[in-house]
Amino acid sequence: MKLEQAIQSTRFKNEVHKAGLNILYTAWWLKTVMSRELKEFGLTHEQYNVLRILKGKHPELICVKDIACRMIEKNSNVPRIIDRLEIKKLVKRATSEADKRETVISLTQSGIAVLEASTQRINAIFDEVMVINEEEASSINQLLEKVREKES
Amino acid sequence: MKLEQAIQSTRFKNEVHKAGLNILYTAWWLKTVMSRELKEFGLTHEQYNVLRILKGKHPELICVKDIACRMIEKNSNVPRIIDRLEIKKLVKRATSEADKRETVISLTQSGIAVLEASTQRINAIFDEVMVINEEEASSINQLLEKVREKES
DNA sequence: AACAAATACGTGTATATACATGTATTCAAA
DNA sequence: TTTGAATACATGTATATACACGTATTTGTT
Repeated sequence: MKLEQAIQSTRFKNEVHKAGLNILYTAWWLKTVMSRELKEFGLTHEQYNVLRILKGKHPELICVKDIACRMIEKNSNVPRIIDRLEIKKLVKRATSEADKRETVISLTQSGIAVLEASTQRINAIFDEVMVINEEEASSINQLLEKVREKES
Repeated sequence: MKLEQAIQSTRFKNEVHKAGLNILYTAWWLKTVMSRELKEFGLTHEQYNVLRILKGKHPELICVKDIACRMIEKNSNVPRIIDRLEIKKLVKRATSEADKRETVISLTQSGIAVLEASTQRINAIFDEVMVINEEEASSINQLLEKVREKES
């Protein structure tokens, strides 16, 4: 769907302004698609993200701050997301021996199973809805990295 | 900043998968930049969005559902966002005469003033941080609309 | 060794997101 | 005309976002 239809507006200051809105809208759209699939696994978007990060290092242990700095949305309240995952017995908390300030997190067997099933589903839905080829994706990656060049 | 540094990961399934994450990360980055500026005006990202939509129709009245369908994030709880704006006396609520189910919203003088000042700031920060030219922005717009082609 | 600063995490608050439900009003079919 | 469905909005709940602050631990400086 064209952005104009999606947000019922045709008045954009210029193409750059429109690109900003397009990025925000596309991200919302993508999150919505993913969340709908993850719901079947009882996971939210952010809970899934934390599980993925844990998997990346598994069976190595990883502490809360290392999870936080890998999150897509940097202001995520990781301790609270881990609270939910712990209740569902998908992860385990332990105090680090090396540095008692750190809480190290590990995946449970159940966590591994849920992650594997949901990842399969997420990969499938990505292939299904993102109808672009590798070159187009590559262009997007280059352009978005240029957008963020100025850092903040 | 490269996505790899931003989320400390180098393992992407393919360019399409990476593009998905890049879109999500760039949207977060853009929202963060905007929110930081809006904070000086006591506004959140979504409150600003509602004010902009009201301005687009001003001095015409607009009802809650028409605001909702123009929002970038479609699941926004518009009545609640309007609650906050009403407390700050930036908007006014009234029941529609034509259809008493509808609540029509209008900007106050104070709302108009805050919106104008904040819009100036937002436009300036857009120009400042989004260092791409019109052609590059146009490419992004085309590519993102292709990404969303499949609808859902 | 003692103490100040930094770090890591948990917790609290306000707002937003996502979704379900309740209530009043309008519309449409019998 | 009456009644059931649809619509518009408000409200409630769980989770997330954004940010501030408190506590425990570690580090660095004197």
